[in-house]
Amino acid sequence: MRNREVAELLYETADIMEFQQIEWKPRAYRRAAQNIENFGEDIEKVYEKKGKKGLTEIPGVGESIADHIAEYLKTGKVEKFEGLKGKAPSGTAELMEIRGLGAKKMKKLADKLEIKTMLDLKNAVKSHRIRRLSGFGVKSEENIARAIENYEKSHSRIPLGKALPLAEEIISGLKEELKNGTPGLDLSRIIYTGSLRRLKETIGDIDILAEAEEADAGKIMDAFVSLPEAGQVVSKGRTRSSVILKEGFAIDLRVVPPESYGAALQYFTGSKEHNIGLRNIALREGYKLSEYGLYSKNSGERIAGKSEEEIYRKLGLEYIAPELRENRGELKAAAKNELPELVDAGDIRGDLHMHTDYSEGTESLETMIENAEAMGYEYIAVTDHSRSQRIANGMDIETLKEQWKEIKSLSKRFRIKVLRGSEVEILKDGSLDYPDEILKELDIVVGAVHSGFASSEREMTGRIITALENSHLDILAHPSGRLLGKREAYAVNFGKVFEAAAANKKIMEINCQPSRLDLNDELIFRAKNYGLKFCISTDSHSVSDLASMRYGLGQARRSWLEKEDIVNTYPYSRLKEVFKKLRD
DNA sequence: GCCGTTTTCGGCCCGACTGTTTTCAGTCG
Repeated sequence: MRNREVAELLYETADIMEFQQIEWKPRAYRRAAQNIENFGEDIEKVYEKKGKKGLTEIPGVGESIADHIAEYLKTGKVEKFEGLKGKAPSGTAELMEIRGLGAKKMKKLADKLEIKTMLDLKNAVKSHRIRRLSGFGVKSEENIARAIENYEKSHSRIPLGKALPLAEEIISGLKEELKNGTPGLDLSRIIYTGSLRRLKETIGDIDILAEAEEADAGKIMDAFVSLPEAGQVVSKGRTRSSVILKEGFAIDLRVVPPESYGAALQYFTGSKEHNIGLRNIALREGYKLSEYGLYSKNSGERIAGKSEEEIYRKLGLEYIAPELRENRGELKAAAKNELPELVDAGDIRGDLHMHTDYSEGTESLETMIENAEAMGYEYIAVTDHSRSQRIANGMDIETLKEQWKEIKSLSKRFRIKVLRGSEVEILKDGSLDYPDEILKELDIVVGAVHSGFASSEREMTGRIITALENSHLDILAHPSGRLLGKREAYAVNFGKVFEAAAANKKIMEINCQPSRLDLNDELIFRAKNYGLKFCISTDSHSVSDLASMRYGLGQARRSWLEKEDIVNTYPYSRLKEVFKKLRD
């Protein structure tokens, strides 16, 4: 999949064009890049199959950009871009990442101080050459110095599993602070927005929105900048403040009056592309939409703004859940009342992948069962590692049989159904890590790859397909093997894997571990097109992990999945039909 | 450079914050 690579090239080209003060083109290039990044199919395959015409079917890609992409896919470079590169400093793309530096300032720094790279910029700061430049001052120079520091500390994104608890902590701290001293403030209307509310797998920075009358806004801002977690205060105003947390993450807080709360929530939740689409619809309908409300274009009269629901309704659209707001067709679907009925936390009836201290989990079988039952689940599958996973204390056949005995005896004391499962290693040749007579005794076999990540695409694809053709395997666990920010997905042909899975009626796992989220939203979307069903599983190694169901659920919702697509929303009686070997 | 039940040409989201150029440009989201 080279979408990310092609998008990166277009982003970089946009930066260079912007540096040259070229108008509009950078916007067009960025839009194309964004859409390619979010495009479900492999752009290289699209080009192979349908040629240039296939490329121009991607929104934002026209004749000219399609030609450039084709040239890039064929030759590895674009002649025109090579020429452009010479017209901007070599470090332009990286330097534009520095907060507060845009094209205009960059140009001045390059022209007057010959700053071409991050190192040049650092040196210029150190020798105080920037403060002497017209248009800059001591403060600008200091801000650039800090921005460089922040860039180097945390330009990588925050995983959802870290950002979400962090935002919840900040918000509850804020509420605690405000509870005393500001009566009349509606504390339920402090909420995280942005990519976090859309539950993207990683978050750039955390955005928080609060509702307050003007008189109370100052108090919220004061409470915010004095939170114990806050490190450096980047800016503080009446409606917006920005701090950098001690651990390096940026958090923005905005305060809006009640009549604008819905409009602001909509606006700051984004995505940017969704909002642009929505604003265009508003314009077409004779309205003007901003973060303050929906207004009539002619009279300027306010039409809506208190709630998001109201805004979407007035624009003739169904309410669009935050996870869908990526401009991937949700606006058109909403106009036709064809949005999916997204799977919801309340639909989940069980968890089909977890570990105990029989292998690498930290809790006993009994504790896991107890806690799963307390969560209201109808069933769980206990899936400790198979024997070849020595590093994870994989179980030999005897230990596995002991576990079955314990499950049987514990089952008498609990209401919840406990299924005998195993996370079985898919070996190098595609065979499974227990003999057939053991596999057929298991209620659920979760197959997984934990070795040989460097295999060729052909080898890995063959290995996984062989496993999918094995009648004993039920679920393919973390199908891509990626670890967020650490390890790329292994080389595998997902088209072929999904095809084989569909032919053999296998279930694709959506693994909830924050470092995995695997399948990711794009692959889920693709897999669904093959008619596949999914399970959302926590792969818990401890009791607290059981709560990470929400991260996988978020990815499922981002991929438009409905209850019906996900087998662990089925009642036990129906689950039995899916996993035929299940007995009572 | 892209796009079109307003348009094949003429638009392209728009308002807050910061710092500096003492009235506004640049940047961000």
